[in-house]
Amino acid sequence: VEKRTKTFRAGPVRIRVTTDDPGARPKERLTRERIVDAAMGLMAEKGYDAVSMRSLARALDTGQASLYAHVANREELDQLVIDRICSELDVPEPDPENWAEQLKQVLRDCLELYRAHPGTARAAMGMIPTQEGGLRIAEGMLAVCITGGVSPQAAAWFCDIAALFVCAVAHEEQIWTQRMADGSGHDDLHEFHEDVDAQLTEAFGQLPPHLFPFVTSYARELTSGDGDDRFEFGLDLLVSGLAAVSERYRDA
Amino acid sequence: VEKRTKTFRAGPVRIRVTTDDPGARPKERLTRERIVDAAMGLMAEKGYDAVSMRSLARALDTGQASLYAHVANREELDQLVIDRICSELDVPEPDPENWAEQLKQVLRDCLELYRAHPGTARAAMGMIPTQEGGLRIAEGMLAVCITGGVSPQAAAWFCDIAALFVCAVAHEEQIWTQRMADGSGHDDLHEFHEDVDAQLTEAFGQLPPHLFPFVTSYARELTSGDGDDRFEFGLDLLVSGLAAVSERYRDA
DNA sequence: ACCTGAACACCGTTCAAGT
DNA sequence: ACCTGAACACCGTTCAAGT
Repeated sequence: VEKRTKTFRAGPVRIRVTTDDPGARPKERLTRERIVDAAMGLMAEKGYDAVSMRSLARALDTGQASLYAHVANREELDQLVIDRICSELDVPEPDPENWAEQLKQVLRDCLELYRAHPGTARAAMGMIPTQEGGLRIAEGMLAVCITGGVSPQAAAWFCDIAALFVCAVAHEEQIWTQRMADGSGHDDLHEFHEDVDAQLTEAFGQLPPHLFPFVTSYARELTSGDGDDRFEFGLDLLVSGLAAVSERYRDA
Repeated sequence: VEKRTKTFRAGPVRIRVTTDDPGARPKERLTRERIVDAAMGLMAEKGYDAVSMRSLARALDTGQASLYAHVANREELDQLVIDRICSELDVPEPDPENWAEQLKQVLRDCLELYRAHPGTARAAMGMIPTQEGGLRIAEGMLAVCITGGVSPQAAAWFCDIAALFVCAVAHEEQIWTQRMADGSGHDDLHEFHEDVDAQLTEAFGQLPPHLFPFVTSYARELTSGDGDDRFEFGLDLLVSGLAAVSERYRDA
């Protein structure tokens, strides 16, 4: 049986009442785990902007100040969330014959992860992976590159850029999802994008051709492809680029 | 001679006083131009976070609501700022023999632009260039690619990814600058980064080697290089990648 | 037509006080 | 040791009212 104490106030006077409330289960203690769980729940439901120290406290039925006993600040909270989702990703056993495809697959899995947890990409932007989850992925990608014969310096810098790329793509996608959610009437991201692309193609086509000869001529190419087509192009670009430049950075 | 009217209030009572104030020059009318100027000034001085509709109104000596007569919202303000800095960039006359180097130079110039206007990279993140300034750059890059022989579809998608890359690099740099400004004691970004890199190398080196064999072995590579080294690597990677994949997207 | 004050519904963070 | 209410110093946006 839990005791529940309520304090009322009237001017300088405080009235304190303690009630036995047998229906109320004792509140679960706050932990980092529970805080991160709640943050991910809120993000998944209503996007990054719906998560604040206040909304989080509300969701956990506590005061906002209580959160600060477990996380230093908003930035640390974001780090914990990112680390959590990173730990969900499986890194492959390196196969030297197949490094390029393995690399692509890890990056595809990363994008899936961001997609599975809407709002997280925004939190990950500009974050350096120093937590265990992020390091595991870096370790996996480095292993695939280096056992595949890529020069260490190229491999190291590649991991950075590739992570940036995936995060940025996921972020843009989540911006579009958000934009669709508030306004637009659509409820399917694919359809919505096709609509916007059609309008963009139209708009580009109507620019003055003497000022924008290439944009007007290639309006279709500029707007073509859904997120996956563009992402696959990016993977192809990055991995082919890595193969091409690797040796130039062998002793940098 | 300007008339200045002041309203005082005491409960439901309003007292209005009009004074002739010959010292006061008539307030300049608010325009989009002036608003964008002020926003860029604030960003340059104190970073992206220092710019709010309120601080902006304060800087322009007006009320925050007045801004909304000229810009729809915060998002439009950011777009105007980005468009302004884009218009500062010179795009080259395409030289088909030299497309790869020309492309790199445009991207270097973009980074310089973001650097010259601290805080802007953050505003540009996740923005689709539909304004004139951004379109001019897209046009220039498309022209260099296509006259250089790159397939149109590869060229179009490349512009997207390259812009993303530059913006992300600039954004990360500005995060570090900010982080240095509030705390850390340093006042030179180079020195500060060297310090952080030294600590990171140390930290990576001390991870359990059986869990992180590659990260521990290549700790130096992971943290080596300043912003410019890494950026040049990225340019090399992207442009070499484009040369490699271009033909695969000739009829996509 | 343009500008303004005041309000509305929010932020992140701190701190003295409580249990 | 952990939790809480209340406060501090902010946000973006709207709107009736003023000139």
